[in-house]
This record gives sequence, C-alpha cells and structure tokens, in this order.
Amino acid sequence: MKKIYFYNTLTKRKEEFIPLKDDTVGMYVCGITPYDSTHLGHARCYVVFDALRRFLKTVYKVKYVQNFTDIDDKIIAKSRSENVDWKEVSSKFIREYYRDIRRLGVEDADFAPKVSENIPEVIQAVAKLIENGFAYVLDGDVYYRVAKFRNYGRLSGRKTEELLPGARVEPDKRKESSLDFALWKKSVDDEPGWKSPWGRGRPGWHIECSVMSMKFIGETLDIHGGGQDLIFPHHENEIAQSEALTGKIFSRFWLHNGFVTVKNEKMSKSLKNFFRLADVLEKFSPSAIRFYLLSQHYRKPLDFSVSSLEEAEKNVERITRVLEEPAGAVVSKAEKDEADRIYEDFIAALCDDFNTPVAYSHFFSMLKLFNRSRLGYIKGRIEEMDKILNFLNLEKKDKKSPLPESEILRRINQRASARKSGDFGTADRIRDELLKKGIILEDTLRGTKWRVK
RNA sequence: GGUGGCGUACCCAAGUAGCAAGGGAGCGGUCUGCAAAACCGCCAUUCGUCGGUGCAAAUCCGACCGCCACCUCCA
Repeated sequence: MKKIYFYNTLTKRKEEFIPLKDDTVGMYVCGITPYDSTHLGHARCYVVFDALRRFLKTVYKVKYVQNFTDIDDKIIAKSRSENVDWKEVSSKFIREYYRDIRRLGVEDADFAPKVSENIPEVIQAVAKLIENGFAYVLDGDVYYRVAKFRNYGRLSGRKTEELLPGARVEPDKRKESSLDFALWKKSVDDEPGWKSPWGRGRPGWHIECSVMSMKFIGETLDIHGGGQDLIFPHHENEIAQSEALTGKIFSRFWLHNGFVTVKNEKMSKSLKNFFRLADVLEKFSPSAIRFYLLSQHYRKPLDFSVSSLEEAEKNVERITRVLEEPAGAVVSKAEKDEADRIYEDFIAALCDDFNTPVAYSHFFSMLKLFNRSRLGYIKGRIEEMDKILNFLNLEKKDKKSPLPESEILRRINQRASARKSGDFGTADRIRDELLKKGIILEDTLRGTKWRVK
C-alpha cells in the first residue's frame, strides 16, 4: 500500500497520513450556513472533499460528518427581511443545497447534524468552558477567554500580540480582550433562542463545529476540512474551544481548499461576482462541472470562466464518446501490465497531497490506451479511477435533437443509397444539410452514427 | 501595515535541484470516396526580472516588478 501524504495547514508541510484508529478515518468538513444559495465556491469545497473521501475509502473506512449551521445572525436577518420564520429560511437553503450538490455526485455525509438540534450539547460545552476558566459570562453573553489558551494562533500563523492592535472591528468594551469571541449570544425580543443557565440565547458561530464533530466522531478528528477562508478565525477558534474542553489534539490534519475566483478575485457577495450553483447547472452539465472542479489542485485558486467550463464539457464529451465503444475481452500481459502501471501512477498522484491534475494526466493515458486496444480490462481500470473522480456517471449535457430521429434515420438511409451508387455529391449534400441543422454524421465500420453537435 | 500564497507555451495547468507531465486550441500524417471520430507526430533550449550559491536551479538564497488571499461575515 502506498503511503498517503497531505499538506497539513497546522504544521505547514506535507505529512504522512495514518488514521488514529487503525482502519477508520474520522473526517469533518465545515458545511454551509443556509442563509443563501449555494455557489460555485461551496461546490468546489464539497466536491473536493467528496473525492477525497472516495479516495480514502479505497483504503479505509471513512466516517464523514458535515454540519449545517442553521441558526446564525445572517439567517435571522434574512428571516426578518423576508418576513418568515428562521427555520423556513434554513430549511429552504438546506433543501436547495442537497438538490444541487447531489447532482455533482457528492455523496451525503454519514452524519449531517444541525446546530439547532444539538443545543443541549452546546450548552453543556459552554458550561464546561466557564467552569474550567476558559469562558466568562457577560450579561447573558458568554465569551471565550483567548488569553487563557496558549496555542492560540498556531493554525493561522498569527500571534495574539499582532492580532490585537490590528483588529478593525469596533471592540466591544465589555470584553476582556477584543480577541475574545462569543460562545453563546443573548437573544432579545423576537430573536430565536433557547433557555440556558445564562438566559435565553443561541450558540455563537464556532461552537457548533466543536460540539458536533466531537459528538459524531470523537475528541480527536483525523481530518478537518473546509475553505481557506475558514482558517481564521473559525478554525482557530474551534481548536481553542475543543482543546480547552478535552485537553486533547482536536484535529490531526487540517486540509483547506483554495477559492474559486473570477478574473483572479475571490468569488464573494460584496464583489457581486459569485455564481449560484443552480445557475451554473443551467448552462453546464453536472459531469463537466465536477470534472472542472477537480481539474486544479485543491489548494490552488481555481479561476472560473465560461471557456474553462466549455473545455471541461468538451473533455467529458470526448471521454464519454470513447468509452461508448465496445470493448474486447482478450487482454495480453503487456497491455494488462501497462494498464496496471498507469493505474498505480494515478493512485500515486492522489497519495501525494491529492494531486488531481497529475491524476488526470494518468487518466488520459489510460483513455488513450483504451482507444488503442479497446479492451474491457482497460475500460474497467478507467471505471475504477472514476470511483474516485466520479464524473463519468453524472448527467451529461442534454442535447436535444433539432430533428426527430425518424427524420434523421430517413436521411441517413437516403445517403447510404447514394453512397452505394457512387453518388457522393448527393451523399455529401445530405451530410452538410444535417450538419447545418446541428446533426453530425460519422461513418464507422458498423454503419453511420449520428449525434447532436 | 502584518502574515501567507502565486507568476511555467496561444489558453488552462503539473513539476520545488539532474535533460519542462497532462488537457484545450493550432499544424502535419494515418484511416476515409471525402469528412468526422480515433490514433501517430509537431508545438516552452525555456519557467515574471536581475543577481547569488551549486558540477547541476523553473526548483535553493537575495533584491525588484506584478497579482491574489487572510487579518472583518465568508467554502
């Protein structure tokens, strides 16, 4: 078995990955806050970690947890502006998330907990942090005492002294330090809230991930993943909370994916340059979108453009077309060896910090090998690769034929007769006519095939 | 201002010391009546610029130029 290496944000280098518990990987990925539509940036994160999960599954069992932060200030704000219950807001966007992300071949998490359904556990954790001196109550709010946690800033490479003066947010004068963050927020008026020892309130932003990952996986995770924008403060704060609670390492590996960018700028609300996944799905096939999202190394930025999606669409079409060819059963040792070698290279690329671009290059080598030999064994190897990449079996571009099939077949028959009698002028005219209407004809050994342009 | 990252062919993109993967586009060939598809071949003496270290650098060091991200909600 090949050794697996991942770049660990915590140590800032590649490290060999071995799960804590012999054969099972505990993996937690920060899910969405369902206050708005899923966009391409989210899609990248979840497709990347889905592929990673599938890759790990070739060697280990994987317990994959991805949460929904379904109570939060942005959700409250949305519920006010839309004049609906906060629960309606979050459930609507959770539904949308599943509807769209599943089309990209993302398997549901083993556990997909919602904060609102884990309030007792949150309260318990907050109470314990107060008890051991890592948190303090301030008029219904509870804050984490950052100064008490020695390793604060290790993940994001920041020092607390540097963070203090640079804080651009208006400091809350009541807090002991501007770095202290809310574990529990007091709810006033009609804000949603739950009864707690500190009064009616709701969880602060970071506590849910600490609580739910530990509940479903355990005190120490093998892998914690998410977008690079979560490194600070979200993941830094998760570490502070969790390790203050357990005294154990919270996550052994921290994996962060790069942003989806538009003209090299991060996709974000304020720049109004974000693309809803649902909208992208209108224009491009799920298969091509997934192919595209995995085409770049996960830690690098991925620039979104129409032409890059079009290229992906073209690639997926070509791959599909090639794999539709019938495959023979007899395989020589030389061919089998070559296919096995390419497959090993493919896996080796993924073992090296999940290098999907290099894995793709081996995928194409295998495709070429299949095209030369047309062997079922090699096709099987390709399908095995796709157990990880998982774009082959997704919906392809829906190409509606501009003409009824019977009409196309009638013209093909006419052309066949013309060709038989050597009337190539007529044959070519028929082919050109169909091409103008968007039908491509291809003469093969097994007769004439047609497809939509 | 602090911290981190990036700059490789027409485009996308691997590679972090030993003669520059892969995909798209383009060009030539094979096949075909001709095409298409597929296959074969070609396509960066060069890796932002300038210096330095090394037998050897896209890869290490230094300076400079350009771009981006985080430090504030964010996948």
